[in-house]
Amino acid sequence: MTRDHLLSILKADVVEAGPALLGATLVRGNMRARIVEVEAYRSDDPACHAFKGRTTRTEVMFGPPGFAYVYFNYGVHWMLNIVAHEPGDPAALLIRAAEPLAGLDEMRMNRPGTKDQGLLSGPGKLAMAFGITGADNGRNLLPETPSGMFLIPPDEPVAHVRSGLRVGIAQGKWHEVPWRFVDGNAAHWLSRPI
DNA sequence: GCCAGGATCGTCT
DNA sequence: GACGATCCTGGCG
Repeated sequence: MTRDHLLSILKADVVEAGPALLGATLVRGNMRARIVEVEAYRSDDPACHAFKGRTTRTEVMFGPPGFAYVYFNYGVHWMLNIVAHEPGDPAALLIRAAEPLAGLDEMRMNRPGTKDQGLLSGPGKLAMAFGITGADNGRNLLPETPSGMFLIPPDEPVAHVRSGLRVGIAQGKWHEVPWRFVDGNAAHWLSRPI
């Protein structure tokens, strides 16, 4: 049921799926966090890794929705994306920030020396706090497995969605499209103001 | 408080 | 061989 709800969100165009995914809960073990910031990427978008076509790296994005696309960035950070659209039509939502709800102790262990406000306030930070690595690439995030990582759909749609320019996108790569979506009532937990 | 710079490596040209 | 869907630190004020 929750699985169907998530699928219906993720099968829509990512530009609509992005706002709809806000408020969903990311779960891993005892850790829970409410997603408050995402960015949309799709195949007609030069900033999307799959824009140039199917490669080993982007393979997961060409698969079914609800799977994790995890990649390594700047030689330093892992990034968690949720695959969207039907198979063969690559798209993904980059999870950029979340509000910690439970399992804070484990998050703090994974990110020592950080104030709680900074635990999940950026895609690299969120991945580190949740222990997400390349080993998680291609995982199905729909089944609620006790030991694994999965998503719970939002109880209700986020009331005040705000949108803005995506972060770190160069000129000529559709940097002007407002495909960064945040919960307008969660300013405290964002990676940066919008 | 702000900003410049470095870390570090997989992926694609 | 260049370049990132980033984060943190240190210098300066």
